[in-house]
Amino acid sequence: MSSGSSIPGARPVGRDHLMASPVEVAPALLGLVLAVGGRAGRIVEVEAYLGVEDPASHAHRGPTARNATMFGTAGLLYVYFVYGMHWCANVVTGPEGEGGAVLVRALSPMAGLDEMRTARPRARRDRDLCNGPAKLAQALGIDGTHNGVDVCDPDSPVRLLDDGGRPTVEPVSGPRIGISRAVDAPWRWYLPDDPHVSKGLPTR
DNA sequence: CGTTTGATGCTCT
DNA sequence: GAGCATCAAACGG
Repeated sequence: MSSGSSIPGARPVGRDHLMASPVEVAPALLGLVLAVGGRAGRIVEVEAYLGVEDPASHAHRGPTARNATMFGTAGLLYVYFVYGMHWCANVVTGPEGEGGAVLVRALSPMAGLDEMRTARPRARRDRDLCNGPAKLAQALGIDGTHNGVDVCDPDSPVRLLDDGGRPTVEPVSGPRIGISRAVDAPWRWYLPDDPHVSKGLPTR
């Protein structure tokens, strides 16, 4: 058996689909699949973060040791550590050097649920496995060792896949969650009827 | 239900 | 020293 996903018909997303700005790419990621080993989920909530021009972005102050991945090639996974205990995962998008990325905020679990439950013993219901950016990282086993991997590479430990599944409803956009600056930019997108969207509330 | 608070450590000022 | 792209438990009604 290969280490490929167990998602029928899934193929890697081409890097050319990630070359536009994060604001354009983010809603287009809804419905795609994020996979780590045998664990996978469909993306139901995302947020766009731009480069230096976005005061809420980690890239706002230019490249540093922490955010260096954001300034790399589209398709790299930017994984960061926050609040002293949580990991969150982004897909780098847009031209290299600009620092744009899309934060994956929630997944609808598709495969490897037993592994996810083991990785997230505090989650009481399956709908709580991946309904938040740090929750899905924990459920899939994503941490700092995955920073900089290429989600377009079939051999990467973290992959972005397209299985042909498409949202049946129009994505809703609104303010990003958990930020203190640029709070009005409506750069969060989610599928309004999906129970796996996070429960975070916009600041303000 | 809703709101509040403690945990915990890295990054940049 | 302040702030953090969060989460879960502990409250109160």
